[in-house]
Amino acid sequence: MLPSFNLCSAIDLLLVRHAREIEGLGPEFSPQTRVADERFGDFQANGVLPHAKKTGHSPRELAQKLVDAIPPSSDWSIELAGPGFINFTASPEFLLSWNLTYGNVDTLQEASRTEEPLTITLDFSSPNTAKQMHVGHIRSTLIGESLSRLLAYRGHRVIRDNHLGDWGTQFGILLLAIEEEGVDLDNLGIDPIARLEDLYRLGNSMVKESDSCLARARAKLVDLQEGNPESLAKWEKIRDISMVSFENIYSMLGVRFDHSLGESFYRDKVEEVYTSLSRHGICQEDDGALVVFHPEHKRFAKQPFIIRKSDGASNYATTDLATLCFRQEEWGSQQVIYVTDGRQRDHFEQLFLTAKKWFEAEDRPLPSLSHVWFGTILGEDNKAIKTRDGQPIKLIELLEEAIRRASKMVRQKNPELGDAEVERRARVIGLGAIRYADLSQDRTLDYVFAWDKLLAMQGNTAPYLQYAVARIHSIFRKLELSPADCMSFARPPETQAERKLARKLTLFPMALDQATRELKPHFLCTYLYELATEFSSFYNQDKVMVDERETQELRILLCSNVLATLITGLGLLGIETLEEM
RNA sequence: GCUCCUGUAGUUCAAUGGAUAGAACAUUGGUCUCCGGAACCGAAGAUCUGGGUUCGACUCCCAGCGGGAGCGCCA
Repeated sequence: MLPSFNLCSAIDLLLVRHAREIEGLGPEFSPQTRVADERFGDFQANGVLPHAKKTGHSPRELAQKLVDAIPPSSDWSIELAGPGFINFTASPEFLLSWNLTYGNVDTLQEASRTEEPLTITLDFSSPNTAKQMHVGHIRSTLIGESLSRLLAYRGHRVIRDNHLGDWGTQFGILLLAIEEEGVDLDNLGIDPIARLEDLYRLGNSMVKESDSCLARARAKLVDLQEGNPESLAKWEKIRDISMVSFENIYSMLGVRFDHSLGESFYRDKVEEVYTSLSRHGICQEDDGALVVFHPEHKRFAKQPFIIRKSDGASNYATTDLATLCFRQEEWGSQQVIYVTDGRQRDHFEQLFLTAKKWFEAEDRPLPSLSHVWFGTILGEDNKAIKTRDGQPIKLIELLEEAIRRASKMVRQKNPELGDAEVERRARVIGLGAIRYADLSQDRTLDYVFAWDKLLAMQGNTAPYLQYAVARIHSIFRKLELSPADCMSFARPPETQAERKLARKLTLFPMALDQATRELKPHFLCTYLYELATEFSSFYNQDKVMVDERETQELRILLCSNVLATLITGLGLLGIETLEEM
């Protein structure tokens, strides 16, 4: 029989099955199997302790009964420890068998597929047109891309939608500045997007200084939203210019979207939101605006969700409702995931509450809604890096600096390399470093922007993982073998390094599960780093190229599996690898 | 004022209520007859404070202190 892919779930099932017949455990028992500290075994089940407490049994006795009920197997040794932990240690033969079964990129993916694929829309990146992307946009883009890859890898139908901010107040401000300066949008100079941003900044300061300018900017927005052809033509040009600069960054980062339906796409769908919500009595007029209150909520009973401003214009609450409706109706989305800054948590909570009532009233299936929020990138002053004042770091500059630094290192270590190859490797290494730096920490934490942190290339970084990959490739080159070659003579792991590495490889499914379940890529990062560390230790302790065939085949198998796992895992983070670096 | 997030080595980060809190950087001592030193092995160093719940708390609850965010027409 083939070993199970996810050993944690397999042990859990085994325990549940045998607990049924045991008095004091029964069908309610939850084993709580998890990866164990290596000192105690490979997996541990803690569930007996709390369960025994509830049913008034002795935890150790109960755990002993459970252990006794499990028929002995050559796969695991099972022992009771401490107050009632059950520890499982895999046999070397079992570790070998698992590694022979789930080694390459294809078997890993096949085994990782969910049995219940969903249609999931991911809403991420979502920059505002007319502004350049700055470091503040990096998180949504990278986290969203990684989650898209993760969910698609598990077999879900993923729809990536870049919900551009292309219809908001900033256009009123921008159009005002364009008019005031008499700017020709067809002749913006060599860096059109930067020019637009300057204009925006100018408009912004005008609006701040004078109420009449503010009124004019608002009028311009209403004008645009009502479809004035002249305004629309300008708006389209601005949008096109912006898209070119966005695409440049996306292609660098290997980010792609299935759709880029910005807020403007929903401009003729907002009317229906007003009428429908009004018809169902979900919204009400208040101070001239159309708002939604949630009386059952301690805060949103008084804090309104404004869906139409008093000047008649829509806002992002309106478009978000219309967008959700569209995603459900047109794309059949069963889940929608929004990847945005944590400061928007109130907005999304209100959006979800409103959507629930609205969809119920319309008798329409409500997709499950998740707000995947992340912490703010802070400046030196511990305040959010902002576009409006000061000098935010442009995203393109950050990416180019990363490549520049990587390029220096590559050249230093490989003086004989041509420029094109240096550049190719530098992109993989530099951009990988940035990605890993961002994705490897819990997304909900804020962090202070620091070049050296985002661009670190030693220690727990992408280049360290890429280095492990390159070393393995190097071994295969020397052996004149392919990682895909069958290693049927491999013996079971014996040395400590072999065993630890073989074990670590079996933990990939759990890391994947956790990252997908919590929509947090850093769990995958942690696992991959630990795997690479185990590999490096192994590499230093046990030589792969040895005379004894069985030993060499095992070690080649381990190398091959580490390679497949690292390439797969890094790929899910959006990080590429190299055969030589 | 109300609500939410947050506080772990010098620094940056980990740790689904489980056993002796893991790493990286920096500091420091080793490893080069080595399949790539962007490496490996070792040392030192931490849970804001005070209560509580629990067999067991970085984790849950309460209070305090510190940091940050959101709270009516920005997104």
